[in-house]
Amino acid sequence: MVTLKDISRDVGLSITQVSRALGGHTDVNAATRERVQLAATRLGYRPNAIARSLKTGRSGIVAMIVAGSRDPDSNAHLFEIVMGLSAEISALGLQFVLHVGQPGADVVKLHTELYRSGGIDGFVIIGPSPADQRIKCLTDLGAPFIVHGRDPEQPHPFVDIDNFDVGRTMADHLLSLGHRRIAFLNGPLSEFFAIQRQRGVDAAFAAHGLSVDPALIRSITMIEPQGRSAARDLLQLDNPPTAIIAGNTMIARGVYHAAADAGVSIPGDLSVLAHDDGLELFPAVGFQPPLGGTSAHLSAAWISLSADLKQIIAASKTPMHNRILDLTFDKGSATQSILVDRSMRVGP
Amino acid sequence: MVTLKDISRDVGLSITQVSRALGGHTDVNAATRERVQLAATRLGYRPNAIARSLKTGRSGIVAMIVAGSRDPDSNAHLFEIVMGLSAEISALGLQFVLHVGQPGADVVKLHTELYRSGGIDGFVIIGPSPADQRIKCLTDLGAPFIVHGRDPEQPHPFVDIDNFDVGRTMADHLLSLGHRRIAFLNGPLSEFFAIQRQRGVDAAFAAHGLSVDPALIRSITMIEPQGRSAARDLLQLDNPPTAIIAGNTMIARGVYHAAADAGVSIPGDLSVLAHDDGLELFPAVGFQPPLGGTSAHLSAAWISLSADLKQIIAASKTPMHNRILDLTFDKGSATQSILVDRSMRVGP
DNA sequence: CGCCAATTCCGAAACGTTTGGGATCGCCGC
DNA sequence: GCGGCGATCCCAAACGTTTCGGAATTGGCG
Repeated sequence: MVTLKDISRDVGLSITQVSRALGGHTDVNAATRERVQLAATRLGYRPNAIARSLKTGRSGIVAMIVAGSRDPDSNAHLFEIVMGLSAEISALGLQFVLHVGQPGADVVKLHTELYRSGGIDGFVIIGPSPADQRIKCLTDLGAPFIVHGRDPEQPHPFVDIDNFDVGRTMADHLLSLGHRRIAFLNGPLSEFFAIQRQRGVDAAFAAHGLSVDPALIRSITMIEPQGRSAARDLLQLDNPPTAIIAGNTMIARGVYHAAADAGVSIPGDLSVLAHDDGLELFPAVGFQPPLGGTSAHLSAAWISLSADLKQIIAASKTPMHNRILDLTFDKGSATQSILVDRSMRVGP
Repeated sequence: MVTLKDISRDVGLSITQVSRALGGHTDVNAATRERVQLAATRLGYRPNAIARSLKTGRSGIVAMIVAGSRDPDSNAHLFEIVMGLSAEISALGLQFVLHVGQPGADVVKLHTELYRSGGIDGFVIIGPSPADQRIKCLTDLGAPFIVHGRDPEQPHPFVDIDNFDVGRTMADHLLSLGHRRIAFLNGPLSEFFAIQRQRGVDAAFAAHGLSVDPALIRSITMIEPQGRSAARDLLQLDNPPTAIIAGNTMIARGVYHAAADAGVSIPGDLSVLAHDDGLELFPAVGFQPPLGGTSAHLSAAWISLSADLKQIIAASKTPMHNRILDLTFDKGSATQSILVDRSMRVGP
């Protein structure tokens, strides 16, 4: 291993001066700096990350801890998250450690021990839920962290979208088209984002002087098979929905399949909207008719998340740095006014 | 942060002795050790990983570097790998850093720089291909590493299955049933495992005095949609195959769908075998009729891989520690003798 | 009483880096 | 001639741990 000492010997300077030369300090002669840099590249010097960490107290490592699970479905989104996040964090010159706990491991304890053993500058937390203690734990520890999503009940740094608006916007659009029996294939209500979306849907109904039919609300794992079977159930009801809001595009894909299976035409018999996370690994392509709904790309979240976390780490005191990303709405071609729908069927 | 110094002050011993007490050395009084341990837990001491790393030269961190890619398909297996590997490595008390490079980044350079900057004890390499330089690079660096799969052209530590045998076994079984037009939906030939499987298939044909029809060999990304479209193509040939070997169960799923789409019955009109990686996130369930073929669980690979890597790191000189995991074969219920097939169709 | 060995302890150095507080030198202005 | 200043350099301490070599205390034994 090539160290500062090797360089200092080579160029005949003190270790101090070599360190300053490479570190870009001012009190070093331009010619000297040149000489040092040349020697450094010639010898193939790479600063020792560990020694630097010990001295500076920063390791440049951020961690994400996920609870191991024997249930494959619960990992549905994780790949997208892990890959996107890791890429952004790597791009910022930080290291990303992924810690997959044993099933049933105490996640709070893992965070605590990992932080207390030094070596981790900060954490990323995803999918906060009312029950979990991770945010409180890290706040108490004084550890830098950032949350994807948010816990509305306590202040903390986060990057999120307006999930209330997601539910409200899509429900409102369908209500305005005259739909009344609107189903909502929501994500797991154990997480805040799904709770907020449900509230948004409720609010849209309330604004129209209506209320949702609980029989049309489902909380499911957000993958295609689950969406398919939930949609099949809904379409077999005595009084089936005329519209379905899907929590994401994978669920929507299941809805399209279920509709095809049941001989239900979209948008003729059934209007569909979905929230689109802009997944790169499961792209929302091939929907016929083209799917509409709210949209916010997760990739944008990873970029913000990484940059903000880096900033939070740099600032010793945690700023309540949070960010709500833009949401767009496109009505797509998979919805139809329920009045137009009927008149057209009656017509020519 | 609680350090050894804090404990030493608390119990009135030297830092040395505290370190020895906690480290389980012999030259410390049993009563003293007790006192020290109590103080350590009372104060909430956690050894500083960075200081320890600096002194011992080991960080307990292993890394996997994957080339970023804009092509979602190329990441098909990665999730399974990342989650499985990370879980096993975490379970061994090591940290797993996942570095997702920018698309087009120089992967060899990333390995080199990461290793040279200290802080990484070893690497995991997956999917070796004839072109890539990673193994040579790490060997030259003297960095501990282990490969999932192998490069038959150079010695290195690895964990692998006998992919030649995968191809040979399945082809042989179908040939023995009388099949002659056997298609092979292989993985990407850029990787060694697929090359070996192809050689195995070729060998089985040769052993029967036959040779494969190149028109029935496809090299595809190993996911369902690709399998489905490849199978559709094959079934539309003037002289379609009577059997298909799928590189994994996701491809097989595509084959089942394509067969259903084409009105081809399994195993009546088409025999199917597949290699089963025992994926936990995409389990091979719901095949009707039950799918057969060779099988080797990836989860076993992660366990071996992690344990072996840990051992390689502990031993300063890299042992050529390699391991070939067991392969099982089950004929399943998706194959049929081609003679029986015809006689039954002609019969009652 | 003196010697040896076992037991238990500690000082100090080391890992490679960063950085605060000087040191040295030449030069200017008074 | 001298204080001061800017430019350039270096010593030494520090981060928290491990570990080598030795020191102090005790007990046994000749």
